[in-house]
Amino acid sequence: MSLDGSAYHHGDLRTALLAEAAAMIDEGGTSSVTMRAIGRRLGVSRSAPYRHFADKSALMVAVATAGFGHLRDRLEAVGAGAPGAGMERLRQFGEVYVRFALENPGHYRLMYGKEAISREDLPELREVANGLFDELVRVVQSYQRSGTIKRQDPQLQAYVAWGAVHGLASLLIEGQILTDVDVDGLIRQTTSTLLDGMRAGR
Amino acid sequence: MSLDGSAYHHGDLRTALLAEAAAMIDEGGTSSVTMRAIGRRLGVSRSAPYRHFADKSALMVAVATAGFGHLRDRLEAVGAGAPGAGMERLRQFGEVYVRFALENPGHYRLMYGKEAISREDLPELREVANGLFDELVRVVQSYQRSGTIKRQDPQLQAYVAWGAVHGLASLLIEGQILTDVDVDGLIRQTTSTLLDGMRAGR
DNA sequence: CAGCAATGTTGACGATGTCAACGTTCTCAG
DNA sequence: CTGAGAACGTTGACATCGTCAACATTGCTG
Repeated sequence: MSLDGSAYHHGDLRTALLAEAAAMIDEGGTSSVTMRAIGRRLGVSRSAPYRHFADKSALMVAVATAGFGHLRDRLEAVGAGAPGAGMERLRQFGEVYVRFALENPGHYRLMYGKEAISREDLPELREVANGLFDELVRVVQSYQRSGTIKRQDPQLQAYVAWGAVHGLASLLIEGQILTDVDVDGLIRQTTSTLLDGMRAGR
Repeated sequence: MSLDGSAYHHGDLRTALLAEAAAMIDEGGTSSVTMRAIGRRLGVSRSAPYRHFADKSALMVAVATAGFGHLRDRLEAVGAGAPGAGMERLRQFGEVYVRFALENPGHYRLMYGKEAISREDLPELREVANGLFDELVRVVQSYQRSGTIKRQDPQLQAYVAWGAVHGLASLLIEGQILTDVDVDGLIRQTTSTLLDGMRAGR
């Protein structure tokens, strides 16, 4: 890699493409993302991206995959740090999840939307996504064993919890929530309500 | 309108366009919707749709608007019928909401997504969407007055409730939930958990 | 330093959104 | 009944997009 003026070779175009694609989704939605526009914004020609990704769909899948990696890191950090006991950790998972979506809306939209990602059979994507969900199911099961939350079908319970945080994240990302709303308070109230609803006993 | 063979004039192309667009979104996502493809499927030329909608965005907005109308009708039917008392009605609102999304995924995606709808300033759309939300806030307030649910900021509480059902609807629509899951049970457990979390008392 | 692999660029094609110009049918005043 | 304008539909044309093929430049390796 050369840092001089003549930049026929970009240096790390692949990484730049991933970042630029995510940034463009953040700014104008997935429909504003164009192979040619990405090249333009990075100062390369229109088909330079094809040296790094087979097609547009492959780029999008790569962005989504990177997003899953980042999210996994964040959630694992919560699991490791574990400053709180009991349901406090479950609450932290939820809050970290929503904050990740708010900070990386472009990634998040690709990760959990059908748009822009054509093929149904993307084993690697499904695998990493299911891995995260299975982890949630395990956490739910452990709380059931300790008697903290109701003993219901753990999978359904996990879906309910995921739905709550995903719904909040989606509404925020899609601009459905009035701008003068206290977002931090809303996140906290969502996790509180959810955990109260899951808690065992009266 | 003529029912004979020569169908130079379609009869009710505008309505057909709205239905076909929604159907195509259901089948292949918003990215599969093409002005030319819609015309093709309806047996008209590529620019016939432009006699009824200024551009593609206008068509999408019209689809979304129609969706809000249908959803409003469904929810009003619940309010009128009112077979249950207490929180039972709130639960019915939630279940009807999710079922609407499942039955009209194309409409729903347009209604609550940023994609395919460009302009931020769509007063009519914002108005009807906010109208539905305001109705939810009013319902929440009435339950607060009767002491059924916790007395917190009604707006936040409404957002929490909306987020829960919207999240479940989104996960289902976007194919994020395994196909062997009992959807009806999941819907019921979501509303139960939500209502338990909102319920007043210890 | 020769040559091959990696990386970029330009040319070209079919598909798309959309405007302009034009054809067909419907409706309604006379 | 009829003829003119409105309503509705069609084709031609252009810029943009995704993408492939052919070609150019650079970097690395023997």
